[in-house]
Amino acid sequence: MEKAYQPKEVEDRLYHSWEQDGAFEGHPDAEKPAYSIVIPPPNVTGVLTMGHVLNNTIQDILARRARQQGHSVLWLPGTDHAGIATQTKVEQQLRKEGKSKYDLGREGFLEHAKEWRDKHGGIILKQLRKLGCSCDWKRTVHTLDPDYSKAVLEAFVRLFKNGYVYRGKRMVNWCPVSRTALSDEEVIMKPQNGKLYKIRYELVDSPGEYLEVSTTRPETIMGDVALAIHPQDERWPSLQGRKVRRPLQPAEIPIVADDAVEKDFGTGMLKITPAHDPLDFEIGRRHDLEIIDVFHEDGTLNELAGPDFAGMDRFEARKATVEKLREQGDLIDEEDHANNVGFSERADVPIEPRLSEQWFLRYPRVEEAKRAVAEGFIRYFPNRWSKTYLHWLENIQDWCISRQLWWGHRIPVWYRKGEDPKDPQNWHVSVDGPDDPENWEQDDDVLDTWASSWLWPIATMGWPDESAMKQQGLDYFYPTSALVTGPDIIFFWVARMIMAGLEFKGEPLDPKSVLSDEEIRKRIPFRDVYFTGIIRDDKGRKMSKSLGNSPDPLDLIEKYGADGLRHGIMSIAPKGQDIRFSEERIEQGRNFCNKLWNVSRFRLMADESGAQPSVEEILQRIDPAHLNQDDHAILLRLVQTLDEVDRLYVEYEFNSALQSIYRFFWNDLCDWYVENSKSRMRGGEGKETCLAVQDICLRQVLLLLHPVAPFITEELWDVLGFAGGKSIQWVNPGNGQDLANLIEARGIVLEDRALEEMLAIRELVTSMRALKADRNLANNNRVEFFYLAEEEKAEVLTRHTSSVLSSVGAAALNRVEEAPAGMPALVTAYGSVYMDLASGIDVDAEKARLSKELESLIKVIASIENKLGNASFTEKAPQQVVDGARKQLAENQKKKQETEDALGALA
RNA sequence: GGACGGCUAGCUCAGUUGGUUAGAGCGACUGGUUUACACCCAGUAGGUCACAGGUUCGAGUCCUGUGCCGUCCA
Repeated sequence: MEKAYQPKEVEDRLYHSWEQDGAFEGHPDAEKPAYSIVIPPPNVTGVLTMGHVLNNTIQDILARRARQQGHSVLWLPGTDHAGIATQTKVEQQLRKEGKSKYDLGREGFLEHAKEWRDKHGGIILKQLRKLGCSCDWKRTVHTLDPDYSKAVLEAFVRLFKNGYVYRGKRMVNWCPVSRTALSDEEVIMKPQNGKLYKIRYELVDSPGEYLEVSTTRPETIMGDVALAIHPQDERWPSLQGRKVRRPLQPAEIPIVADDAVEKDFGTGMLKITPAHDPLDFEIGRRHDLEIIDVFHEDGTLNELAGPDFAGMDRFEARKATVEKLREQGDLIDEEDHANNVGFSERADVPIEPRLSEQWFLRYPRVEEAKRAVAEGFIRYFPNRWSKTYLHWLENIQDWCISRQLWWGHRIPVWYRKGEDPKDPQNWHVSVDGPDDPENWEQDDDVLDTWASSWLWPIATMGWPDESAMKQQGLDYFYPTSALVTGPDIIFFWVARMIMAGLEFKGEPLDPKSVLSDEEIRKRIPFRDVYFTGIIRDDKGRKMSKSLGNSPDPLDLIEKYGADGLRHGIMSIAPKGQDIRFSEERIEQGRNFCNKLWNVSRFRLMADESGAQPSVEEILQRIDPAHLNQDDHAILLRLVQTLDEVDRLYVEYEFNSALQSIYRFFWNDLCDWYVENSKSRMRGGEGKETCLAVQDICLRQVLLLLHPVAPFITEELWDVLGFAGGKSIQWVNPGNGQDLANLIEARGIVLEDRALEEMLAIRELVTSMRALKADRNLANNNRVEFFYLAEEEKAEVLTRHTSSVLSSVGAAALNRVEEAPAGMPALVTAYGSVYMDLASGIDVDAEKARLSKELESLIKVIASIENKLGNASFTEKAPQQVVDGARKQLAENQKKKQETEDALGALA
C-alpha cells in the first residue's frame, strides 16, 4: 500500500466499475422497498458550484445509505432548459458575432440555441460523476426532451380545460432587458437611494395657482392622466372635478378622489399614470381613465413621450425630464429618498410595471397543498420552513406563466387566422395542435421554466403516458422518498411541485373536488424535504459567480480528493443552517481519509492475510480467553456508535453522524485501542483476537462511512478483505443491537463496566503523560511512577498496568500506602500518581500547581455542598440527580484530601 | 412594517426533553519520528454562553424585552 492515500486513481477506477456494473440503476423490484430521489435539475449550461456539492453530496449519502440497507434505489438526474438564463447566454454569444435573434428568426434561433446547448450543456453532469454521485445516468432527463415537453403541454391543456388558465391584459413585471414578463417570484426587492421630486401642476380654471405632487418617477409624467387625492383629505375641500395642466406633453387632466391615496405620503396628492404603476392602474380603472404607455418594451421612451424624450433610455429620461421641469420652473423641490425597487432576478435591472396581454394560472389544489404540509404528509427538515411555505400559500397570487421568449415550451394555443384573437371562440388548445394548421397561428410565447419543472417528479417517470409510467416505475418510486434543495426555491419549485403532484398524479380531478387524506398521501411528490443551508464565504457573503468568491469544486477534488471534499463539506453543514465555507475543513476531510488509509495499512502490516467478509467469520477468530477489557470497551463503543449513527442518519443530522463516527474512529479506535494493541501485536498470545476486534471495528466504520466517502471505503473494503467479491454498496451496516446479537451468539458477554474502567484508565494515563510533559520529558523517557489508591481501584489498575506503562512511556508503576515525599503528583478520580524524578524538582512550582488545583476543588465542593444543603433541591430534584451530586461530592472530597497529602509530601 | 434564523474559546461551529466542573476541529504555545499516519502523536493555555429582566431547587438550554448580523415577505 502507498504510504498516503492517493484518491485520483482510486476514484476514476471505482466510478467506472460502479457504472459498468449498473450499480446505480434504479429498477422496480417487488421484493425490495423503494427509495427514490429526483435531482433538483441544474441549469443545462451551468457548472458545478459549492452549493451543488453540498446538495448532491447529501442526496448521494441518502441514496447510498438506502442501497446499503437493501432498498431498490433510484436517483434520477437531469437538467433544466432554464429559459431566460439560457436564452440570455445564447443572445450574448450572438451579439459578439454581431447578430441578433431576429436575424436568425425563431426557427433558426432555436436550432442555434440547441446546438449551443449540446455543445456547452451537460458539463455539470460530468462534474457530478467526479463527485461520486450515484445517479442512474441512463435515465437522465432534460426539460426540453420530446416526452417531457409533451407532459408540459398536456398539463397546460388540462389546466386550461378545467378553467385554471386564463388570458388577460394585466399589470405584469416587465424586464426591459430580457423583454419578457416575469412572475412575482422572479422580482427581487432592493432598497435604493433615489430622489423624491416635488412638481407643480397648474390649475386650468385658475391660472397661476398650482398643486404640488411628489413622485419618484418624473419620466412617466407624460403618461399622467389625472391627479388623485384622498376623499377625506381636508386640505383640498373643492378640488374634485377640476382640472390641471400636465407640465410635460401639456394636456388638461382631471382631479379624482380615491381611497387608495395615502394622505401622509409626500404632499398627499398623487399623479396617476395607469400604464406604469399597479396602484395607478387600479385607480385609473375605477375612474375610467385613459392609459398612456410612454415606454417601448426595451425601456426606452416612445413617441407618446414627445419629441424631447422619445428614444431616450428610461434612466436618461429621468434626468432629462427633471431638467426640463427645472427650466420650466415646475420643479419645486427634490430630496433624497430611500425606497424599494423591484429588480429582475436574471438581468438585475429594475423591472417596469407594464400592461400587457399574458397567460395566467390560478393555482390548483392550494388547500390540499397546505394540508399536505400542515398535517405532516410531507415533512420539512428543518420544520420551520413549513411556516414560510404556508404563509406564501395563504397569500398566493395567480401565476403569470407566459414569457416573451423563444427558448422554452411554446404555449399550445392557436388562434384562427383573420379572427379576433381575444375571443376564446377563435382559440384552439391542444397538445398536438389543430388538424388544419394552415388556418391557425400559434401563440408566440413560451411557458415559464418553472411551469415545466414543477412536473419534475412525475414527468421524469413517464407521465402522462400510461405505458411509459409503467415501464419507468412511477407507481413504484412515487411519492419520492426525499427532496434535497435550498430554501430559496421553496416558492419557485417546492410549493409548485406539491400542487402539480396533487393535481396530476393519479386520476384526473374535477376542479370542485376536495382530496381525501388518503389521496393526498398518494399524490404528494415526496415524503421528506431537506432544506440545505446556503454556502457563504469566509466573510459571510453568499457564494456567487459574479463575486468570484466561490472556489471551483473540481480544484478542491484535485487537491483533497472527492471523499475529502464530501467529508469536509458535510462536517460543516448543520441541518438547515447557513454554512461558512473554509478550505481548512476540506483539508480535514482529506486528513480523515488518510488516517483511515493508514490504520488499514497498519492492520495489514500486522497480518497481511486480511479479514473475512462477515462479522460471524471474524468473530470466530476471537479466543474468548484472550479477550481483555480493552476489547470489551471498544466493542461496546462500537455498538453505541452504530446506534447513534443510525439514528442520526434517519434524522438527517449528517454532521453529527460524522462527528460520532470521527470520535469512535479517531479517539477510541486509533488513539487508544490501536495504540494499546501494539504491545499485543508484539506479544503473540492475544494478537489474533486483537486483530479480529480491529477488523470488526474497521469493517463497521467503513460501512458507516461509505455514504459519505464512497471511494476510499470501497477501496479499503476490498484491500482489507471484507469484500469477498461483494461491493460495500450492498452491505448493511446494521445497528448496535444487530452487532451485539452476533457477539452474543459467539458466546461472548460484553461487560458494561469495561467502558467505565477504560475511561478511568485513560484519565490516569493522561495525568501521567501530563506530569511528564510539564517537565518536558520525552515520551520515550521511561520514568518510574508511584500510585496511591484504595484497594478496589488498585485492583483494576493492576490489570491494566502493562498497557498503562506502554501508553505513558513509563518504566514502573508501584503501589504505595502513603504519599511519597518530594515528588510531583496529580490527583484523579481513580487515585493519585507520583512521578519519581531522578533529578530534583522545583518545589515551589509544584506547590503552586497543586495549590491552584486545591483551590478549584474547594470551590467545587462548596458549590455542591451548597446545593445539597438546599432542602428544596433534595426534595424536588429527581433522585438520580441528587445521588449524582452526592457521589460527586464524595469524589471531590477524596481528591481534595489526596491533593493535600501530595502538598504535604512536597514539604 | 411583519416573519424566521444567528449571537458559546482567537477562528468555524457542536451542545436532543432544563440537571455533574460548557465540548470539538482549526489556530497558538510546549515537547516528540516508540511497528500505520507530520495529512501524525502527547500535552498546555484560552469561555462573565450578545445584553437586561423573569420562571425554577437548578438556565447556554424555557419565557419577556433590548441590541447587532443575516434571510424571506410586504
